[in-house]
Amino acid sequence: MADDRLSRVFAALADPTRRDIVARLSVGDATVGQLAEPYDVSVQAVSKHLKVLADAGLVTRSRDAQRRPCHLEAEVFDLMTKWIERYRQQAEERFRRLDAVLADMDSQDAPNHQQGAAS
Amino acid sequence: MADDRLSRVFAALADPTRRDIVARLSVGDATVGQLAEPYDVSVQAVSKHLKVLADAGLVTRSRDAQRRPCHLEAEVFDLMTKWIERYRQQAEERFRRLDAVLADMDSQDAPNHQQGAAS
DNA sequence: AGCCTTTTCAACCAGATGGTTGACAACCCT
DNA sequence: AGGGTTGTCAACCATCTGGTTGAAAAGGCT
Repeated sequence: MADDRLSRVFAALADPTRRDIVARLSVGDATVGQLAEPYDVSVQAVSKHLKVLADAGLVTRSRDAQRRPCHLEAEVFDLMTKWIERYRQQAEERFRRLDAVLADMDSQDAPNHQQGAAS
Repeated sequence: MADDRLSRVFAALADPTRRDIVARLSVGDATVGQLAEPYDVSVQAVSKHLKVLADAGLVTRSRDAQRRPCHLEAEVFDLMTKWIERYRQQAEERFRRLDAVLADMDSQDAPNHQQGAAS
């Protein structure tokens, strides 16, 4: 489903376990085993979570003997932040305009009525 | 699954159709029918999408006769932004420290400026 | 009242998701 | 070479998801 980048990033972070993994990786790299240790699920399940995070580009894995250290790729956050900020600002801009309209109506409810721009 | 607030918000935005709905609502309120019009799916499907967005707190619906105008609640974005910024900054802080360590090592075993640390 | 519009509810279906267990690949250490 | 560690692959299962269709609720218009 929805295999574009942004969708994968949001979907990856929709799971609390995966968000917790991201939180822990923000402190420092860790292996699959280390990441799995605190959770009450199998190592395989955590391995799957890491695949989801990797497919979303949030995590990269390198190699150290049998171990696969996981590393957080923080730049991907920008993708989300940009999307969020874009529409938040658009919404705020709209509120600003609405406020202006209300203020305008308020200031001239007595004089004459008109529609459209001018001034 | 994962019914906490943040999970619902991320999950809601993991769908491209729902992100598009949010984008359009950032321009102005709209009814279910208006929102459904551009998409190639049934009105019922869009109604479901709006329920998901509403459950996540991203959208509120009021009443206007049979119509249910939908309104974007932009404050919820803050929840995501806070989470994202927290771990992005933590990761960046870590890089800063790593840079400091590398610089320190560099200055200790190579007093003259040579990049590409050895040994 | 009767009809049309707008939206939701209910049942259903195919495919994704998160979990499990078992096997095995890859790699270290004697 | 053999045994322990670390991680992934494969098959399976229950549940969630996004879509469908059909029916019905809620309300306006003649």
